Amino acid sequence: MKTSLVAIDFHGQACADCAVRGFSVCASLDQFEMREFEHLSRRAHFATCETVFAQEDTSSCFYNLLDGVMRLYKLLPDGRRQIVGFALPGDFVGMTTEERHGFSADAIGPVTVCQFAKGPFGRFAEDKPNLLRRMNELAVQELNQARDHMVLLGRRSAEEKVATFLVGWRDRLVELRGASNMVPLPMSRQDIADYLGLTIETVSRTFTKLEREGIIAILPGGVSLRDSARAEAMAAA
Amino acid sequence: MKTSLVAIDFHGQACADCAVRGFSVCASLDQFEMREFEHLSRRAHFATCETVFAQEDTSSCFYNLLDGVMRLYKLLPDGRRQIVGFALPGDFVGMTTEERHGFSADAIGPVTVCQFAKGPFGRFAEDKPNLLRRMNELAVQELNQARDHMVLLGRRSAEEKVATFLVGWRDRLVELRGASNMVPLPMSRQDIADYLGLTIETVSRTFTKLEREGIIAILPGGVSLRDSARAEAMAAA
DNA sequence: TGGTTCGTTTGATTTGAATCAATCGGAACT
DNA sequence: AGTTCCGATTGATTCAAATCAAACGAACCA
Repeated sequence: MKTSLVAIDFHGQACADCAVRGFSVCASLDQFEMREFEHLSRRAHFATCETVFAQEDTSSCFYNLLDGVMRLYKLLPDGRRQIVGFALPGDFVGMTTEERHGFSADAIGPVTVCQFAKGPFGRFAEDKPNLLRRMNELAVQELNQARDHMVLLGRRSAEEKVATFLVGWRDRLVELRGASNMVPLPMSRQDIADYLGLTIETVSRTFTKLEREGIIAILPGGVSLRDSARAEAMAAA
Repeated sequence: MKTSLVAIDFHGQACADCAVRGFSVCASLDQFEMREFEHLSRRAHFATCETVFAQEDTSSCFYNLLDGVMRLYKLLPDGRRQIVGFALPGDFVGMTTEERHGFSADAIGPVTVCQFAKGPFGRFAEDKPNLLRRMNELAVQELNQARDHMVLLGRRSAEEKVATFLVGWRDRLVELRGASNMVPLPMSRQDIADYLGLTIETVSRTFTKLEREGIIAILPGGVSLRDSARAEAMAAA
């Protein structure tokens, strides 16, 4: 078993034990395909605030987030920033046919990813309809999220934006870790502002307002959704 | 040849002659696959302002736009509208794995589409890596556009929004019909406003301002980009 | 213990775009 | 030619969020 262990160590992984195996792209692979797939991937770690890839980088790799949270964002030449999404474990990030990524990704807190070189991954996926269909499904899901976010950015008030964000973020965490109205917020107020198309001051004021109204309680490192029905109503309306 | 002609008439199409054959999803199909594909599709026509599908409709069909322009939009319960995109010939619209479309599409002016029932299309595509890869490519492209639009909605001023829209729309038309600084705008001011996250008044004022500054000339049914360099600078900055 | 830092909150003021309110102007009718 | 529409434009005013400006408070360190 020594060789096998060495191989596993070298690639730094064992798909069978992987935390996201059941619901990420790789869920579409059978055990034989997965064997081959294992050899294409490499685990990598990133420290808090480290950049995984930048907007202008040649897109040489895809990333499957295994642990931690990433912010995905675009910068305008003058420094204005729009966060286009937060990635959570299981999210497949950086999939593109373009030459360059077009957006940057960095770690919010320590992050573990499963990394694939674009070329070998492409060749592997080429003739695997299962995998291609799964990738499609994920792309379409992201596209739907993106469209929802456009509505938020273009047509909602600050209060609605913040409520929608909190409810949506909670729902994603619930899916991942099980039901709870405790909502950890690993990202900064500035991140939230840049995600919602607001300023940090407006986000802060809106948090305070929601707390005064008894909808949330602001806690160190997050919030608690005290009246999730009211928050959900704000998010829907 | 009579039978063949009848078949073609019944399905209302002949892929080989299709205007979008070269660059739409179907570009990935060889001539044999295309034969089979032909039998899955039906042409359909929609009059000005007719709805092709609505947000809450069960997504039973995909649509390949052959001619005309469509607006794709989401409505909030209170009637606020966000246009998430305009579709032009060659665009593949309504692709989703979800039960419902999630957005509405209607015709701006007369529209011709090539329509596929979800089930048969899915079965056809299932084991066709070429087609699946092409669908992926298109989904990823749309996702990139969606992210760009998020930046616009979240972080740009009214003037930048309008300039970006005009330059982007011109570029899409150039790709389709060849270079020209005449920019036909088949959509209403309200449509443009709902696309850019503005009001109709702000769009109108911004058009007037850009005209005063000599960047555009407002013409019936569109604008002319008089100083496209300056417009592009506004769009980039 | 006191000082520095940095993210966050709070307060005062400004402002860009929204809202409210006419008016304009071309197309389609009598 | 006159009337009705309806989308687009223009003007006056308001307002939500941005900007400018402190102050707070927890973490870290000297």
